[in-house]
Amino acid sequence: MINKVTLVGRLGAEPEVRTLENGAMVAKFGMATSESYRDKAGEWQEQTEWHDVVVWRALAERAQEYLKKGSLIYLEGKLTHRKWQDKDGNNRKTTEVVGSYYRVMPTAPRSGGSSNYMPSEEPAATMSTPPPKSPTAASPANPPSTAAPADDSEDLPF
Amino acid sequence: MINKVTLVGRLGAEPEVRTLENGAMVAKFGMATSESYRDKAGEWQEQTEWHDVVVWRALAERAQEYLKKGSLIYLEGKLTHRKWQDKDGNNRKTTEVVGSYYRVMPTAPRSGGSSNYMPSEEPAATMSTPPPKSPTAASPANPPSTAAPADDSEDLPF
Amino acid sequence: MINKVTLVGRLGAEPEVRTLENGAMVAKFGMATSESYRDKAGEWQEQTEWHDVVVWRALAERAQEYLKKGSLIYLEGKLTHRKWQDKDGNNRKTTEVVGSYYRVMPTAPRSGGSSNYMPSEEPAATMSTPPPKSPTAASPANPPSTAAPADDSEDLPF
Amino acid sequence: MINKVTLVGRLGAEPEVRTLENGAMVAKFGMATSESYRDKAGEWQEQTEWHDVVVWRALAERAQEYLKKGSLIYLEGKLTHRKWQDKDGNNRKTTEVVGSYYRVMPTAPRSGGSSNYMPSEEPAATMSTPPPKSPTAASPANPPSTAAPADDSEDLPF
DNA sequence: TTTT
DNA sequence: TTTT
Repeated sequence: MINKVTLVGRLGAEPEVRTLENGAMVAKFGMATSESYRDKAGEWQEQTEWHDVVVWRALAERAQEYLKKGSLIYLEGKLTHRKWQDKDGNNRKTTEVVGSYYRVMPTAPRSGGSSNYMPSEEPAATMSTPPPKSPTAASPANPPSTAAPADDSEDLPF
Repeated sequence: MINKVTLVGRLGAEPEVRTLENGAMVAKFGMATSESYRDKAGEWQEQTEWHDVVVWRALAERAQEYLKKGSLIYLEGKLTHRKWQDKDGNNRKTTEVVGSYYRVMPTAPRSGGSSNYMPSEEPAATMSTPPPKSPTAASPANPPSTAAPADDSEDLPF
Repeated sequence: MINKVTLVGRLGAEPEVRTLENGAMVAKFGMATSESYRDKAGEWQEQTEWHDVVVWRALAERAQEYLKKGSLIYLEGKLTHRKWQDKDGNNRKTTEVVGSYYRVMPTAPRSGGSSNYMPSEEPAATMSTPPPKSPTAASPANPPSTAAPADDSEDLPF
Repeated sequence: MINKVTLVGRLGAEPEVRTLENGAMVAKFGMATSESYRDKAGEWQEQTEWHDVVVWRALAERAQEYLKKGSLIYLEGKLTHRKWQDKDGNNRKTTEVVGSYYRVMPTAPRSGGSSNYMPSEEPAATMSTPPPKSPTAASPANPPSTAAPADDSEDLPF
């Protein structure tokens, strides 16, 4: 069975990075993908989807270092859903894309000015070793297994 | 920007098909993708994700005809999120994969017995013409534009 | 069955555009994807693959207009192979990626200078109607295609 | 940059497995993907593409064990091209899909008979550690890869 | 919440 | 809620 998500979009804010008690690092960020279409009136409209993304370990470390608000990235991951209850006892559902690979795309800086363009010296982040499945409490958790692809990238001219 | 989901998994039930007032047909179904992994104790565990899938128009018509409970399908689509309020005024969020293409995989029937195996005579369903954007009421809606690829498949021996 | 290729890379030159006798427009271009890796000596090496890409009809028209030498694009297509004989009667094989969708990425211009940055006003090009499979002579022919992949995971709570 | 191929198709024959002098195991096999389309006369035609696939190391070992002639598999990899000269000094080009992940799909056996259905106990094969890029002779060499696609849409309420 |  |  296959469960794969591929996104090319921008971060809405800096990644939120945390280190769990077990030492595992996690980074979360919102990522926007937009598409344009013409409405019935022939006007161009833009539709934006905001995706919650989570990356672990090495990917999280790199996220902290390389991902910024506004960064345009290529991301692969899987679609996960968790159920939980809020303090009022309501059933809630959270959907997250658990990233297994991402790549910063060369961004077009606003002309002039010192580009904060981050040349992807970082030869792409991939998750090869899945984090340990912590069967412990509070864990809405979710695991690995099917494993993934690899690949990567770069940028500059010719 | 790219927003793509690829799943290979099974339907949990028959698709629910409806025809809207404007004549557009919609089909919804839950789709499971599972992956196995070894837990710390070395035991095999299975983790299943249930995805809400929606397909429109021609894809919906074909879903009604070809997709069954238990069908193994390959599906491509995009990830969409809608916000709404329940009757208690709570903010809710729904995530759906809006399918743009799917393909029934040849399924392994339980040995013996007349297989309800549906040989994919159906040369794959693709959505080429996006449904009209109805900006009207009640519409948690969501639109087209970036459009997609097409392709397909078959099964038989060699 | 699924046959899908996804590339993010740069054009090595302007697309070569032609119009066949039947009026169909075709565009061809080479596209490079590079990846970096460390060799045994620990040195960073870059490995570049050059892919022959072909797009038809509306995609070809748009290619002529929007794709330039050096353009960074996201491309989806399918992998096709053709056999033919050169004038010496040798059997030759040509592999091409027949594009069904592409998207120009905002490119990072070399700092300074007037950016030849082509703001993707072009809301993406897709091929909905595949060109007719012309089994005849000289025909670079071919139809459509689709699909994608797997990945993996992580675990803990939040 | 992204270079990703995704195929769902069947093996034309048993994989050819070899072990190189350096101990690395390689498996090669042809994989067919077919698609149906209507020709101008309205007749259904089937177009089959045969892809050369190579997998390394653990993937090769698993190929030897699990992949059979006729196996239906989901495969991810990257597209590579090599140039070489035949004994007549002609320049030749070989294109191969270097697999980084594959998954055997449950196959529909011809009814009756003991199904050679191979229940994917095999929790999928992935290549995390790419084989060393051996720029040397005889080396069908190469590393890993990734990525995927776009799609589209629908609209109305529910 | 990004970006053009 | 599927499936093995």
